[in-house]
Amino acid sequence: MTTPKPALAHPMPDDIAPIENVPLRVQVADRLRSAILSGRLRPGTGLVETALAEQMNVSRAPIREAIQILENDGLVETIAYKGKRVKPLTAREVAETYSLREVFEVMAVRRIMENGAPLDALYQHCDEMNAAAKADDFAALVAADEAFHHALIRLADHDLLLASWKNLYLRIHQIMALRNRDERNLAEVAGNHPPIVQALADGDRDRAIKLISDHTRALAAFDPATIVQAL
Amino acid sequence: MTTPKPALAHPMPDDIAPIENVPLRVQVADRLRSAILSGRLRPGTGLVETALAEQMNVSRAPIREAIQILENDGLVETIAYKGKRVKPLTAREVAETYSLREVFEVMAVRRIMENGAPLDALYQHCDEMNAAAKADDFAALVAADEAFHHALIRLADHDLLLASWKNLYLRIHQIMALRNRDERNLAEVAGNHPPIVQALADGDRDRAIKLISDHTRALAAFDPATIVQAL
DNA sequence: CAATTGTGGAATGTCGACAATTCATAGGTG
DNA sequence: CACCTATGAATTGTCGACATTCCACAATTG
Repeated sequence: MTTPKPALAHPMPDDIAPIENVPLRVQVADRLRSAILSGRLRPGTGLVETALAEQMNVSRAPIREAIQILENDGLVETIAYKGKRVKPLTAREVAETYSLREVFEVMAVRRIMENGAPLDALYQHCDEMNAAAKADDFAALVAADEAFHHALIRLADHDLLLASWKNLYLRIHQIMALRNRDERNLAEVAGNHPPIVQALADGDRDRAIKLISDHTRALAAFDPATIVQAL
Repeated sequence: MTTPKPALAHPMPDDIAPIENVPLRVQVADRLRSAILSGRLRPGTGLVETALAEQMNVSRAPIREAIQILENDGLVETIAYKGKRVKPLTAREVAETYSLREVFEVMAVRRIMENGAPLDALYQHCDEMNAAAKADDFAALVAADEAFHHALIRLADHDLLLASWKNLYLRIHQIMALRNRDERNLAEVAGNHPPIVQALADGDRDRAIKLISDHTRALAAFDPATIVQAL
């Protein structure tokens, strides 16, 4: 049973990946999502099926289904027979998004403390953040920060939590894109994370929870007017 | 400004409600959802578009969109070019659903303690539960229980939490339908709730959190084989 | 002139037909 | 006999056309 599936006489080289067949609706959804998350498509923008179909050279069916996918992501809303638009972002929604994220991350910390997951990935992302801060590379810092939190949630070993967190994080991407470039000190952001890992390593549950809680709350601190103006 | 919109010469009687225009996809989605949540469509059942279209006398377009809606609800999954089916329910998913629900309800309790929401609705639903237990009416008890928890989440005044909880509760409906009829003592279930309200009224945060936490955990206690067998 | 009623455009909603893909199965080939 | 290859049925993916609905604004009516 060393070869569960009998190999071909002349196996394909590994680096020739199979051509993945991506349905049009997914391609369309990806492009639209990326446009929304990057802020190019701002909240309130109307999404007209016929216009998008013509622009992207596909029929309306995949456009409709793509928009429905984005609706599931919570990025688009539909008003029957009237139109679809990028969901407006109110200050309240932004606050709710961050507060729910806080609850998710606290839950992850609790579970990590219970199941004793290895923390290697967290240390690694901390290093990446430090390097980015040193290089004054804002984009790299943001990426490493997301990787850190993503890893934290993954370590909780809870698929439903992970899916919910990912969905929530879509909106956070959007919010960050619409927000004025953060004035925060890069080194400070990077420095916030190692204590969390340390508390986890120490098995100090309450401290870990307090740190992750404070940290996510700090991320939510911003001027709501920035978002409102984006409508 | 007593009449913001000028009234008609002869205003319509109140009991003539506007005719709601429900798109076919929504009707289809509602019917399928209800079938899934009631357990008539069991996990793993294949959903073939052409068959459903013929059966419901509509074209495939609304069927496809309805299925996508259910996918958003997390009740259906799609495998490209292969088919769609009612999402299988693993014991792990059931456990994750309940544990996430616990986190949501604890979050709600925390927020209620902070914003001092009125607890009238909760008292009322407790009464309903007691009445149902006395009448040995299982369905009424389940309905009142859901109403209690729904009210609890609503009092938290957090739209995103409410939406997430509702979505999660869909799966709980499905699980309860697949589960063997509960052997639990009706009076015991009803009796679990008033202490929670009391702790909220007393402003005793930790006790309220512990009670809601224990309560939702108790609801999750069941024989996983019941679900697995349902696949 | 105010309120109601008609009308046209724009958008979504629905349909039936065709294309593309997958899997299973039967048949070929060394 | 083991492995490849072709065929076909079943299913989803995509398309273009038509139907329905809504909104805004003009036309009408008292």
